Amino acid sequence: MSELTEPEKKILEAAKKVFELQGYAGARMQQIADEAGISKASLHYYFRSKENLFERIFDETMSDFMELVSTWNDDSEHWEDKLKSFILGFFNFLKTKSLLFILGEINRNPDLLLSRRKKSKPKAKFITYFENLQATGKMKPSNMYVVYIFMHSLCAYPLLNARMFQMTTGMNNQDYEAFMNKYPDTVADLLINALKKGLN
Amino acid sequence: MSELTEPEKKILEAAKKVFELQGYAGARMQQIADEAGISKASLHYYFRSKENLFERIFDETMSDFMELVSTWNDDSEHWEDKLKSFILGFFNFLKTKSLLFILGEINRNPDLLLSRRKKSKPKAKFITYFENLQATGKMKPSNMYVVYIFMHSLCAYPLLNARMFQMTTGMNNQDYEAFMNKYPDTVADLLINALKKGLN
DNA sequence: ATTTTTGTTGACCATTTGGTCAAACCATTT
DNA sequence: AAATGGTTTGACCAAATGGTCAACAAAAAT
Repeated sequence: MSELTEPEKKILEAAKKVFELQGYAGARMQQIADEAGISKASLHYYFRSKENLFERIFDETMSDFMELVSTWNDDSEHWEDKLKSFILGFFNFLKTKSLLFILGEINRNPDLLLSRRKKSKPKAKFITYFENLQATGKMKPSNMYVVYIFMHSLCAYPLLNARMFQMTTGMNNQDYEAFMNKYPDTVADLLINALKKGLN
Repeated sequence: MSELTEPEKKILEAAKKVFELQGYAGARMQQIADEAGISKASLHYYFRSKENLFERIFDETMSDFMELVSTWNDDSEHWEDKLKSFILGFFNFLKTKSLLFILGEINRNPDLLLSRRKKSKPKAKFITYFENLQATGKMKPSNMYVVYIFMHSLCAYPLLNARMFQMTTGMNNQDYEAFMNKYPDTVADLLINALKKGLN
């Protein structure tokens, strides 16, 4: 499975850290080497170029995102429970990923998405699930694209913008963390209520 | 009021463009000079350093954001109308600003917010307005911090993430634009319904 | 008209940065 | 112990980049 050698793993981990914090332009090969505990020459021995290393990190992060979109839990019976557990999982996933890195690089170079577009572009499973439910009259009709975007936005942006929200709300780190702990539940409740009412 | 000379304006406009697209690390003084139609030496004549120029752009953009938060329209009578028109204005404002730039630089250097913290930190007027309405029993109680974050998230993230949403929903530019035209209304409706029901 | 101030730029500089390479290092094989 | 092949690195390089400066041009002040 993982055909990566120990130094390769260390390098990729270090590169991820540096790229995600500094972006492509701001990242320094020396810094990545330091972080990985090796020399810059060794870094180039394992990964030909900065560009090469960046592609690995970017592609991996994008893959994780794309994979998440096609995740759907079939454990529970009611759509309310399904949606709620999906949102909780989605939010926790986002907490571990650096969205800002992806968004920033795509903004700087939109072509990064073009190469991805070839790959399978499955409609998010949770969209098809709800569309089906609505088609069979088991649920009020809603525009699921709106719901999709709402869910993403509500989960992602508070993580992206945490520092500014902290500042404008006057919360300290601890308060904000406590707040964010119950936040995904609030999001789920909002979306469930909206879906029950029908959203267009 | 505006004590900026013509070349200064041109430079700041050019710098804004370049910084917002490339970020601080990726921006090139030569590119800014080219964009402004002057030599790099002239650029340094007007603005001592890259750092200096960056601060101007960053501070100005931050100010605009902070100013917006304290905007509140007292034209209409009902809170529903007030909120709706605020959301529409907020969304249109965000469309003209580069959030990604701000978020990225704050992420890279959180101290950028510390210098700002000194300045007036007024509680968003729309929060105090609703808190007052709820305190006087004219409205069901809601956690206005949640509403505040929801509103920001729903307005900002679809703009930040437009390209990826386009990809995952399969919309082309035209479709997405049309979709985003009626989007703020949908956001307003959602939040109004949530407030009527009470959100916590 | 002459001086002074302000604006403009090509040429140049010091530093940084991605990348290379030959030499050294080390484990395994012969 | 000698040879082999993969690994590591200090020293080095070419290009890029932020910044300077002397010289020149244009405008303002005298």
